[in-house]
Amino acid sequence: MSPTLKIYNTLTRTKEAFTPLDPAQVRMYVCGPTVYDYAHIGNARPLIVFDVLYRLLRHLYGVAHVKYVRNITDVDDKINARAAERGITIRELTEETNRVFQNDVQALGCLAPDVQPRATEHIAQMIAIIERLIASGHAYAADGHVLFDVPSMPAYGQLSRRSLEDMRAGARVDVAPYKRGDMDFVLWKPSAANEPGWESPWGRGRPGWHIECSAMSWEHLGETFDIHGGGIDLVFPHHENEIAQSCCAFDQRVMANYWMHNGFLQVEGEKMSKSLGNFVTIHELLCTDKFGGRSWPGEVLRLAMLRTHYRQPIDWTVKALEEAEANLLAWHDHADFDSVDESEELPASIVNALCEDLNTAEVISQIHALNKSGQARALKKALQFLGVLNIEKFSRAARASDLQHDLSAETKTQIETLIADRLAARAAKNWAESDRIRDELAAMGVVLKDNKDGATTWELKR
RNA sequence: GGCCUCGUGGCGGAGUGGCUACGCAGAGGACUGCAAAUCCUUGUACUCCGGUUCGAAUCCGGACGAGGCCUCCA
Repeated sequence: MSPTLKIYNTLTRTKEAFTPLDPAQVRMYVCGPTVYDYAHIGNARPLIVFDVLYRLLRHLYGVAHVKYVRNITDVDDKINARAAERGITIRELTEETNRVFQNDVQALGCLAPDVQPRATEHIAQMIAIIERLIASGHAYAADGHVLFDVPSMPAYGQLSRRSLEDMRAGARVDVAPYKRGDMDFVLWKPSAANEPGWESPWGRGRPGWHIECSAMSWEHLGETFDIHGGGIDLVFPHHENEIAQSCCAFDQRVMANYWMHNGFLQVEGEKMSKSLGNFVTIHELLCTDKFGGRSWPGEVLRLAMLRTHYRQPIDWTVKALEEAEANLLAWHDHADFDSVDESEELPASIVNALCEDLNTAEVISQIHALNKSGQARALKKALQFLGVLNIEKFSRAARASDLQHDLSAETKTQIETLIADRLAARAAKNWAESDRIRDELAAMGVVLKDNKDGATTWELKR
């Protein structure tokens, strides 16, 4: 008997038992990247968090009974600006950025979503939604634009819990003259000749920011679905406006039943920003030594991310990555990689922890417990499930050969000769000579281990 | 100004009314010629002030502090 999944719902600000609309097809939508630049480490958080949720849902409801949609937004004014700046076409920019993004998420151990729809392939659905909104009196065309009429929706502001009055009081932006209400937002806008555009009933134009998610979730998940996820900064205005568009277009009370939002990320105690120089992309962490003077395996980034509950703010530090790596190394030393018993159950302690609103910190604690109590097969299963198992990289044998791989044959011979000399000295109980050789090797970065069986193994110190 | 989070031991980080996780670092021990690695044991905490309660880190009120959103930034 599976435990009940409980998730914190931003809509109600409480932890609720999860009940899918259709257990035969649990449906989840997560806001994906706008492909104008490489994804940064803050972008990695929702990717990892909702991947864990996807894995859990598949475990609870069956692999064939979960549909996970994560979009690619490939039409946006930031894209246009960046392409112009770099002197390449929009298509070149979005293709290149998407390619890197796909490599990044894979390295982070994320399963591919069931569908990764692209905004540019859903223009027809966007137009259809806009037409419905106009027909039902929730939108109006003005000056080449189509705008959503916010006051036409009494429930507007439900998700972010702000009233129209509050927002007006805090407004500090100029209101475009063609807007009826100052909170009305753009569904469609006209494109100049040099801007990407599509023919529409309102002339050649392009979609506003929020409409693509309403269109893609509708196409792939239906008018209403179970879970909608994203970063907490998307609550307002993005998700609030998605709700307005979808609920009014389809005359539904809700767009998604459960809204989940991950907390923000800081880098070494400071907000990540280009001006502070602490802006770091996933690609840089994986492939360069920009952060902490070395590159980091995706599994380390993933585990470091999961140490903190997804709704808490997280401070991204070198120390946290080092600790995550130390944990992974220790676990891989003890996991039973040879077990091929697929019937091995995922330990209940892991499932139970995840069912408590994705308590991944508790999961990690339970993995430590499995490790300590010597449950090597359950340990492997848990690591695999969490997406941090990498035998080729973290197993003891792999590490030794990997680190030695770069050395010249000459150096290797030298090291082995010294070790043999030391073994001879030890056999003769010449401790002074033995320690001298060990120090000499240490100076070369070689760490010796005299194992119980009398053999001496060595590793390179990082 | 409005709305919303959050304040736990040296550090990271769970926990939502009684039983004081877990990891890293530290300390002690085992093993070792000595080490390293490994294993075992272990100390230290709930921002402050009121209130509710037999009992509060956990609930309520207030203060102070930190962060986020209200500007197409996850």
